[in-house]
Amino acid sequence: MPELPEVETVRRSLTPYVINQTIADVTVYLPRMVRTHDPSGFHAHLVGQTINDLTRRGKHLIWHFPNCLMISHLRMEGKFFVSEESLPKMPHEHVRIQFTSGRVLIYQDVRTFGTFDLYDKPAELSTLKPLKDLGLEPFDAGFSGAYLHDQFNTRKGPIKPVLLDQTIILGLGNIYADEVLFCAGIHPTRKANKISLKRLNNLADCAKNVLKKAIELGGTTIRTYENSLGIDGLFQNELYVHTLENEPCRVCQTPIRRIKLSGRSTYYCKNCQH
DNA sequence: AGCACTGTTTACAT
DNA sequence: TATGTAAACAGTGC
Repeated sequence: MPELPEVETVRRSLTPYVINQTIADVTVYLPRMVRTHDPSGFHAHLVGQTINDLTRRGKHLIWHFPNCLMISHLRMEGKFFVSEESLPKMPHEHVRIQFTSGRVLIYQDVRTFGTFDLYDKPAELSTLKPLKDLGLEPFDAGFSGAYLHDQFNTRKGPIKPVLLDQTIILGLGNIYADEVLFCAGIHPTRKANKISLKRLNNLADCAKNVLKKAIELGGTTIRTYENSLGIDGLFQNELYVHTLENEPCRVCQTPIRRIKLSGRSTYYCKNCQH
């Protein structure tokens, strides 16, 4: 369930349950999910460590320990789940962290794309491999229409796939890219490097506003997805185009269209977006 | 049954 | 370089 608002929702909901918890045991059922260590090395580094903080960069969760960092990514369908008592292994459970308090943190992932990385504490977070090539989040200082104008300079193709490029804008995925483009009135196939600074200023504002609203509503729940604690987000009620093929546009009643761009379904209103 | 589709990212080809 | 495609995988729906 991972675009920036969903990951932020996971971070916020998990935080009170994991901060100051000390790890008693770690079980990795699917070793390839841990990319930096084998299961015994992962276990050895984490047991006895206390979680000091849980932060986020883009769609990555960053778990802070006294002696190391764990960076996890939910990819398509990763979910964390907290239990106050030990449970039998759950379907699609791949990692379990047992705390000394008796509390348990379980990672479930039907498609098994999620990842865990463990690193020694660096001087700069941005030097770590999963984070080093990432662009600016819409909430970062420096994110602006001018920044986008500069970054889009070499991008001759449709803007939609460019919005998904995490080395430029950090945190947008397929849902919010469509919604941000609708908000900005920009057609998804418009060439990125041909969009005026004025329109990119508007796009930058839309990115901030759409993500802010989505975070406030606990993210988007569509299809079978739900957030970490089993509670649905509410932003699906605020969608204007994504998943709404053939539905009348909420603004002008024109049926919403769906096309494919770089292999991803892309929804837009041909009347509102140019 | 078989294919298309899925909130992501990566390697690889052109 | 930039961009498109396939792949990692499992499940759902038509």
